[in-house]
Amino acid sequence: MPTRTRYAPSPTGIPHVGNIRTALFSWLLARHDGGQFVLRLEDTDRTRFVPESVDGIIESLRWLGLDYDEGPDVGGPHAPYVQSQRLGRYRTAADRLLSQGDAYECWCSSQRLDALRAEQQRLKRPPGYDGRCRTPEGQRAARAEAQAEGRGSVVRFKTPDSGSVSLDDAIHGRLTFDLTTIDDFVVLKSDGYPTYHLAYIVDDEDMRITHVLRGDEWIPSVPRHMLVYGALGIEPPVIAHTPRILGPDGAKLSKRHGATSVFEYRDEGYLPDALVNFLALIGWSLDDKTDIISREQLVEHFSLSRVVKSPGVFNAEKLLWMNGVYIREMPPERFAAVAADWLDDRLPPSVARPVDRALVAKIAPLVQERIKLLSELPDYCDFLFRDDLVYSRDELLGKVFRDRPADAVAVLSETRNRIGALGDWTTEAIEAELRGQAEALSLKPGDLFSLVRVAVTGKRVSPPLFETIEALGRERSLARLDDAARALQA
RNA sequence: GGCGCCAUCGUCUAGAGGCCUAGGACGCCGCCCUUUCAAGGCGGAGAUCGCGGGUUCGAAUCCCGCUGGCGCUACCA
Repeated sequence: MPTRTRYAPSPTGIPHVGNIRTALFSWLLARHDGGQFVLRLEDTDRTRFVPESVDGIIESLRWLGLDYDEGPDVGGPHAPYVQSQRLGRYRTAADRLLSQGDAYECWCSSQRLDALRAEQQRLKRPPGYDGRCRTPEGQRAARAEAQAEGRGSVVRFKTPDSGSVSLDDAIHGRLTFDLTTIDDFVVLKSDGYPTYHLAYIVDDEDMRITHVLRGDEWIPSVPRHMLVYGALGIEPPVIAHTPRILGPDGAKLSKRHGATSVFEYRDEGYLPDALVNFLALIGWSLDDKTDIISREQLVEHFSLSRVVKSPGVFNAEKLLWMNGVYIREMPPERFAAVAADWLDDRLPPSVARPVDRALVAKIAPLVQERIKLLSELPDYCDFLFRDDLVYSRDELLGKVFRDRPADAVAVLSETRNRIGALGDWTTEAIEAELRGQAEALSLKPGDLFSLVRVAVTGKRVSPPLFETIEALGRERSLARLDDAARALQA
C-alpha cells in the first residue's frame, strides 16, 4: 500500500509556520516513501471561512515547493477535495452511526448547553454533555421544545460509559485513554455540516490516507476518534502527533513574536529552501551535526522515528543565519537573477525599469556574500541604479575630515583627476591608483577609501570600493566625486 | 476543576546503561584577516541532563513520585 499523506488545513486565514511545518513533515514522509501527498480543505466551519485564504494556502505550498498530487485545484481520483462539497459522505456516515445505535439525535439548544456548562464549571465538575437526549424521554421532550422553536438537531456520538481506548502514536508511542471522562460529542451539526471528528475520518478513509500527521493539540481528541473509527469499521491509519512550535517566551507562536505567516518570510527576503531547512529542524534531526541540509537530503532521510515529542521554540536568529548561508550558496547567476527581480520590485519608482540586468550581474556577487535577507538588497546597491544621491556632510567627512572639509574637497578632486586619467578602468588599476594617492598624501588607506566610498555610493557601508567604482563606470564615478566635493563646499 | 502531553546549554538539538570530564548549531565574548560592512579562521564562556527516590558494579539514558510548562475541556479546527 503506497504511503499517502495529506495537509488538511481549514481555510480560516493565512498559513502559519506551525501548520506549515506539519505540512512539510507530511510532504517529506510521502516523498520519502515515494507515495502521494494530498491537499484537502476542511471548510466545515462556515462562520470562520475566509475565501481568500484558499489561494493563500495554495500559494504558500507552491512557494515552499511542497507539491501535492491531488487537491482542490488539481483534482484527483478522490475528488472533491473540499469538505463542503462532500456533505453527503458525512450524512451517510452519521446515518450509519445512528442506525447502529452508536449515535443519537440531540435537540438540545445551545442556550441549554451553555447553561449546563456554566453550572458544571460553577460546581467545579468536569464540563460535558449530560446525555439528556440519550434517553427516549429526554429526547422527546427536547425535540418538542426544538420543534416549537424551529430548531434542528445534531447527531451525537454515544460514548461508552466505561472502558478505554488506545492508539499507538508514531511519535508518542502508546496513548491510552479512560472513556469515563469522555462525553457524547457532536459529529454532525444542525446545519448539516460534520465536525472535524467525523469529517477527517471519513475523508481519510475515502482518500486512502495511510499516515495522519497533525499538531499534538489534537491528542485529547484521540479517544473520540478511536471510537468513530471503530464504529465505522475503519482501520485507523498511522497517526503521528507532531510537537508544536512555540514563541521565544514559550507561548504559542503568534504575531507579537514577529512573523508567523509564510508570506511574511517570503516578503522579507527569506528563501524557501532556507525556511524548509529551518522548519524541518524544529522537531526533527538527521544526526548530531547536520544543520544545513538540502531538500533532497531531507526527502532521502526523513523519518517519523526521529521526530521529537517536545515542543520547539522558533529561533528567528538561527533562521536568519541559515538564510544567509543559503544566499551565499546560491549559484551566482541565479542569485543575480533573483536580485534583479527583487530590485525591480523594491527600488524607488524614480529608478528606470526594468533595472539594468548587466549592472546587477556585476554587483550581485559582491552583495551576495554580505546579506542575509533579500530585502537588504536595495540598501546595499541602490546607488548603482540611481543618480539622485543625497550626501550627508557628516558621513562624507567622517571623523578624519570633520575639522578640515577643505582638505576633503581637495582630496576628492585629486581622486577625480587621478582615476579620470586612468587608462584601464579596472578594479586593479583603480585600487593601485587610490593606494598610490593615499601614500602620496600620507593618509591611511582606510581614511581615503571611506571618503571616496561615501562620495561614490552615498553610504559608509557598501560593497568593496574598487569593484564598486569599476561597476559604476568612469563617467558616473567622476560625476559623483564632483558632486560630493560640491556638496561639501555648499 | 477534570483529562492529557512534555521536560539535556538562552534557543534548535545529539544522546536509546558504560563511547559523556554530555557532542554539534544559532546567539554571545575574545583574537586573526580586512578599504567599510559582511563572510571566513581560531579560541572561549555557557547544561550538577527540572527535583526526589529507586533498579544497577554503573543512569541524561530504565521505574516510581513530585514539580513546572503547555494543551484540550464548542453544533472551532
